[in-house]
Amino acid sequence: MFNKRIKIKELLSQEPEGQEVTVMGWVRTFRNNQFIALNDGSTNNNIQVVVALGSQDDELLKRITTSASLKVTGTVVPSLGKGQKMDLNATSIEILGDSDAEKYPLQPKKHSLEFLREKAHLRFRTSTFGSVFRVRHALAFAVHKFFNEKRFVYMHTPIITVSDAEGAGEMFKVTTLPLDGTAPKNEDGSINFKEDFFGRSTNLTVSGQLEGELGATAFGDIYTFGPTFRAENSNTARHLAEFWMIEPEMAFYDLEDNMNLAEEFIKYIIKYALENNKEDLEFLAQRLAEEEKQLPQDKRSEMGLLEKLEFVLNNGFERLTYTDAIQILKESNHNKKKKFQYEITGWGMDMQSEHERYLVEKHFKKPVILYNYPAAIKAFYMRQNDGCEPGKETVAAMDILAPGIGEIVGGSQREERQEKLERRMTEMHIPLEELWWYLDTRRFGTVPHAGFGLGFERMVQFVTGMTNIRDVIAFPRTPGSAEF
RNA sequence: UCCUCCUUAGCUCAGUUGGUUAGAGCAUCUGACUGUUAAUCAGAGGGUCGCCCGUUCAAGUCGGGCAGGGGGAGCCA
Repeated sequence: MFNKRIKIKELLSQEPEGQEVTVMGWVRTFRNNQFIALNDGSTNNNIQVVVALGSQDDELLKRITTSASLKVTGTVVPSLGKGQKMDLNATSIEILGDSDAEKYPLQPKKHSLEFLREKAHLRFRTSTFGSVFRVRHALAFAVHKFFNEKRFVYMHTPIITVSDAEGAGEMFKVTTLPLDGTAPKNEDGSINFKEDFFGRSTNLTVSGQLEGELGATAFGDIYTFGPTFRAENSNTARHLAEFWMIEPEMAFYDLEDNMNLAEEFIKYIIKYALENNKEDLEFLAQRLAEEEKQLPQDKRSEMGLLEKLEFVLNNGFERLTYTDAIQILKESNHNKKKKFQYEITGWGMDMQSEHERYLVEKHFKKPVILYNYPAAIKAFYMRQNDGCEPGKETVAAMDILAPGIGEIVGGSQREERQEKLERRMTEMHIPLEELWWYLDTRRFGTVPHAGFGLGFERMVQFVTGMTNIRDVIAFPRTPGSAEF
């Protein structure tokens, strides 16, 4: 059998007592013609392979270059050096794959994140990205673990959709029609999508929510976790054209139940990462601290990464209504000194990210859940609150805002009353015929229900402290960029 | 899409009021050393100064356009 190796993470957890092992991995550095730092991706830590003088052919030693892949067999002994607890004294070294040192772009030194973004196919081999993507995995696994323990059904909603009704953003068109102008046309000159693959116009999904609601009204609780596509021309450190979203949808939930679940969920997956990827998070915390040394004092985080995560675990999220939030903003010194770029015009305004940041980072200094937003600025499916003052109608929506990231969750209790839902859809010019299947849930055994969407990459950003979303997804898709 | 900044060696960056042959550290190569921790020491090679146009006797340096990237904003998760 070829693969009879021990993973380095496992090896490092053992005591060095002369046992013989085989490891395989990639060379991080080769020092002094004698010490190989070998990494296999199972942990950020390397195993130090020691090559005894004269034990190996000179020609072979020359081929031990950065990122060459090796199979090493040897005996594990306590290290004579200071930096590590054990050495692997090599008895045999086999080069599985050479790495031309003149051509290999990554060096054993600090690289900028921007540079590594251009080398996204190799950046997993760096300490930073190794840690980021192991944490990403842990968070993804914890998502499934959390919902499975709560007996939610994992539902795969379609990637290709027809509903253009949600208004969640610009969509990518999916078609097999020719793009050279020869596509079949209608009499009015528009493209005849009846001739297209699906016999109608189709897009990549912007949300699985509407389909998720169909599942929730049968299984009770479901969640989705899949790719989501937005064709928006967004060029920021927190937007992607292709990202992963988690959308739980729960029957027999009101807005408060929804907020409770979202908060419990976020804490659960953070806790899982802290318990299972402590080394990676410690490394990332150190990286972040060093990066922040470059920043002026007032731009640095008040807490270190681990401190921040512990703080989030141990404190309740601040919950307040949109109305109260506007009041706080209005009365803030920040506003009185006219320091907001966008004026606080009063109830009904759509908050700008500077306003949200003020609430989260300056006023409360912890995650904040805002709820009961004005109906006019929110989506059609959100439940209309009863007993509102005329002109101040609200819906049972909630957004969770995280320090440094902004909106990480958006959710609501859904409008389960058919008549009210249809009236609102008509007002907002959403075609009822197209969503006949959605409306059927309100026709046949409708129930109070709620759900939310959590941007997975933003969650990974929050936990890893990476400031650019392009550094927490393997191969980012952004306007003008789809390499790899 | 808007505002703003940046683009000089493989990487990170310096380059004066426009002036002769564009520099440094790291990396690479050659050699030395051999218990190193981004090893160290000596030497060598390595440049279309993002691209195009212009101003000028002369442009890495000044002006315009384009491309790519960073930061911020909008849209949002």
